[in-house]
Amino acid sequence: MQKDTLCLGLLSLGPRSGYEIKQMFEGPLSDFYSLSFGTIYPTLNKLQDEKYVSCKQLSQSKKPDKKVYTITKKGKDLMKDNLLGDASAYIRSGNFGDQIKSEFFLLLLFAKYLPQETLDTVLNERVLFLRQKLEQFKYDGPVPSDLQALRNEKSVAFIRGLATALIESGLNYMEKNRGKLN
Amino acid sequence: MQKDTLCLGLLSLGPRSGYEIKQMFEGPLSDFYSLSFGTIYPTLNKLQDEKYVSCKQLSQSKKPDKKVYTITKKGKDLMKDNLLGDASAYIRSGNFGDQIKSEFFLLLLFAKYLPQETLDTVLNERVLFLRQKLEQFKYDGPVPSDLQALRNEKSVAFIRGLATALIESGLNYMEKNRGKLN
DNA sequence: ATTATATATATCATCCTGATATAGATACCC
DNA sequence: GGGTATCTATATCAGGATGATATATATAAT
Repeated sequence: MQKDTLCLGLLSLGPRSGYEIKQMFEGPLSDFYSLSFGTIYPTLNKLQDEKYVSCKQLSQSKKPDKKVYTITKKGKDLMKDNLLGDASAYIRSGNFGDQIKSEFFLLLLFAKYLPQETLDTVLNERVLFLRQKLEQFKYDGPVPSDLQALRNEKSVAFIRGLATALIESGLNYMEKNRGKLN
Repeated sequence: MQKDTLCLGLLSLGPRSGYEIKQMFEGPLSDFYSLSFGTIYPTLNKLQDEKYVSCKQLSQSKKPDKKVYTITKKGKDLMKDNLLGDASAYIRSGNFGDQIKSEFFLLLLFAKYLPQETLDTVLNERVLFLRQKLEQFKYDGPVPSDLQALRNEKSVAFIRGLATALIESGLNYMEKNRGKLN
């Protein structure tokens, strides 16, 4: 999916600044996709130039000004068109996997070259990390208003449930089988 | 993990060509990490210049020549040093997650903008893909000789078991809950 | 004879990331 | 008060990885 479509998609959930879009990638979307500031800001400027989004400078008390972008009708049309094209391309491509770069699995792969103590720490930290993730995906309390729209999506409920199931089975496996690494 | 260390690590399993390293990333490692030709070939040349690997030109019948790289003592030392440094960096970084870019999850996220039929196809293809993956991870028969070393690693048994558990729980969840997307 | 496919190496433009710069504002501490 | 650290916020850019492309040999298919 191209960055334009992705940014438009996130703005379709409600007006946001570039910084807030980045926060979504660092937070609730971090396990699925990410874009850097160096991509987000130029993309928003381009989308604004081409009238796919409008921009309001917003003064805030206690914080610097921010530029809040709102998706336009033209932007929504482009987004829907592009999403349809992306879905078709995904289907046609025959490549249904995700692009993953996992430092953790590489360290596991070469575990025999690591001191037992180091490997133990790596595994312990990973387990703690996954337990935290699990809490986050299960958490059902109030969220910041700009994330509420995300939370309300039907698809997000499905995704959170899936993530929960995956993490639980992963943790379960690791607890029962980490002895195999020794 | 830097590309040098990763290539050395793969060569530590046995001599290989750049093309064969790429095949590992396309095959058994595809769910964990990947490097492109544009990274692999220059890396191997650099490692050879600095005597971390040696290179033999190999004539093959029925195939073009290939350059088979073998890790040297110096290379193994560097690899072990770097792996230790990478593990320490991983622990110190506080970032224990993986870097993921998932077209599938983005399409799910924006599912409400897709026709039901398109979404169905996306999900069906993903399920078929995961079933194939599952077969691959479970498969215990003979493998090409250059992949046997990988298969023999203790850590690989652990990783394959983990991948199997994850995929099974993911498939199970999707079968039971895909109605939630409608 | 031509097209397609697989093996094999190499290079390069394009694009993205990670780092850095800048800046306003708050908060803590001595 | 002054120093430092942190958070919010936007922007830019060097460096590096990817995806595409080029080249070449050999087999298989049409």
